[in-house]
Amino acid sequence: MRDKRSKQDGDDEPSTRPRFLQIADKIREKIERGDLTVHDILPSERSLSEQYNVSRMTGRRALEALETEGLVYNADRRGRFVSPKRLNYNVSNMVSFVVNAQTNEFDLEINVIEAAESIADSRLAALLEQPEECDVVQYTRLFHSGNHPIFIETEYLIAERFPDFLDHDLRQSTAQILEKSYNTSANTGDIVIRMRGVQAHEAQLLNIAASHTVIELEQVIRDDKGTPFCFGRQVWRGEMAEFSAHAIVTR
Amino acid sequence: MRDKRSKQDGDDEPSTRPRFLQIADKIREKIERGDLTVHDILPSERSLSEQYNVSRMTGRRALEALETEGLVYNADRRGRFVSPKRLNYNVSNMVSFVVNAQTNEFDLEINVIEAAESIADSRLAALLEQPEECDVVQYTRLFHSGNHPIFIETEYLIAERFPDFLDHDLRQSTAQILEKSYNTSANTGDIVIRMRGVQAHEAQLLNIAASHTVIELEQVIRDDKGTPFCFGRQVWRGEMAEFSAHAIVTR
DNA sequence: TGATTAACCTGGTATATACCACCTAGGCTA
DNA sequence: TAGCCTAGGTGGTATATACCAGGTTAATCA
Repeated sequence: MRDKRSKQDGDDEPSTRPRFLQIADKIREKIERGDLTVHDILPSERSLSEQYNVSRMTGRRALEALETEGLVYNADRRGRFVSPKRLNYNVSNMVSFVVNAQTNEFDLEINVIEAAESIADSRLAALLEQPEECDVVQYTRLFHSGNHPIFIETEYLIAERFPDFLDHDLRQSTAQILEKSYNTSANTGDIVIRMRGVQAHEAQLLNIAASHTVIELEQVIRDDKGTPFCFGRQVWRGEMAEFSAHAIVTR
Repeated sequence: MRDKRSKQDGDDEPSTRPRFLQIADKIREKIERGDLTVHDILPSERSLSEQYNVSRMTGRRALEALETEGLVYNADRRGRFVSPKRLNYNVSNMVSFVVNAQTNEFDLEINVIEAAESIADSRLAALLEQPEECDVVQYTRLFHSGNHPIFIETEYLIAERFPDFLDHDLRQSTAQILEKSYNTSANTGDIVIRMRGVQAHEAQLLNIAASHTVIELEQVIRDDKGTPFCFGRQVWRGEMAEFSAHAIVTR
């Protein structure tokens, strides 16, 4: 298609920087300048390869680079689009996250993926400070904003303490349910945040490629007596997550 | 090299799962079983392609998938190796992080990349609650464990408050310097954690590919009067990071 | 009008090839 | 012995090609 570029054809300055990153840079600039804005469609792999006179695989790598950066998302076989802004999650404010998000510029929608009673495995039982194989209520929900998935949350509650919990409508803040119907509210939490590879079923729900990366947030939530009553795990699209906290140094 | 696989050749159950992920799965199992342990070398792209009778690009994709997962790291042109365990960073414990890490199983080493006096830009000045263009002391350090880079930290201190700061040896906990020489210690911090694309110079220091992803942690550190005196930014290899916090719900 | 279909678009996977830059180890030379 | 150098290994980039699977859309048919 085109001859091998050699050093002397004075087109670019950093001829060391790979071609696919140069192309990614140009697209990134367009996004930062505002030529392309949130949810706008990007050029396809094939059109990029024509435009820059490279092979499709090179155009693809440029787009993939922007994708792993999080600037761009990919709706399976429809094209690639500019990602929306991040959502800020304040870890000191667990209770009212859904309420906050709904009253702010984001309006979060919730899909209930699964809701069932089950039995705690040993790790879960230990975290909840319960005997092994105790009954738990578990539900998984997908949080999204206008069809754009943001994170998956799975929560486990001690069944005994929250009878008939699953009769409630789970498309709302569960903190509100707990407070109104069971007079229980979160007081402290132990939180862990890490980055890890996505699992196949998560990738499907979050609409990302199976070889991508997510942010996992796990928390044990305690009441005002310090007794744990909930374990939660959130799996975020990395580019949609931003966690803030106010730390007080312990000595 | 090999004929196109069709549905009827009963070799695998999930013939839908891409070949490169199947290969990645097998390697992942080896790591989880312990056949391969920390810092062991993995098969090369070329040897994988022979072993599984696929093209080099397919073997490569398998290894790259494990790399973005964080299970595997890549030492430029030497090969791919099994990643070490994560380091846990307790955000409520900022002061003594270096001390902690050095006394635990990890022994962290520090390289000073840069140390200089400079002038705060508007964002930094605002974060430090100082007038614009105030003098700051800034230094960048690379934290690693036995040649394995873990994170980069850049800190900015108000110069006026910490005279001759750069005369100290920066290959130690700066919290200790601040406490011993300036009678200042961290009391609270405002922290933000996010995942983002790595920048070229960071990628070089962290020894990762330019199209990868990192965890960024930014914090404004305040003394016991609530006055900010330090702004810090850490850029972590995602697979090496794990952040924990104890949250107290604010209402 | 409403449903079906077909053409065309998108990205997903996979092969085969080529050349480059860099690292390492082993052998050779001074 | 100390240093250099080369051969072979590794990943990095890039092209060209092929076919598949799913989404979109517009033409077609009942």
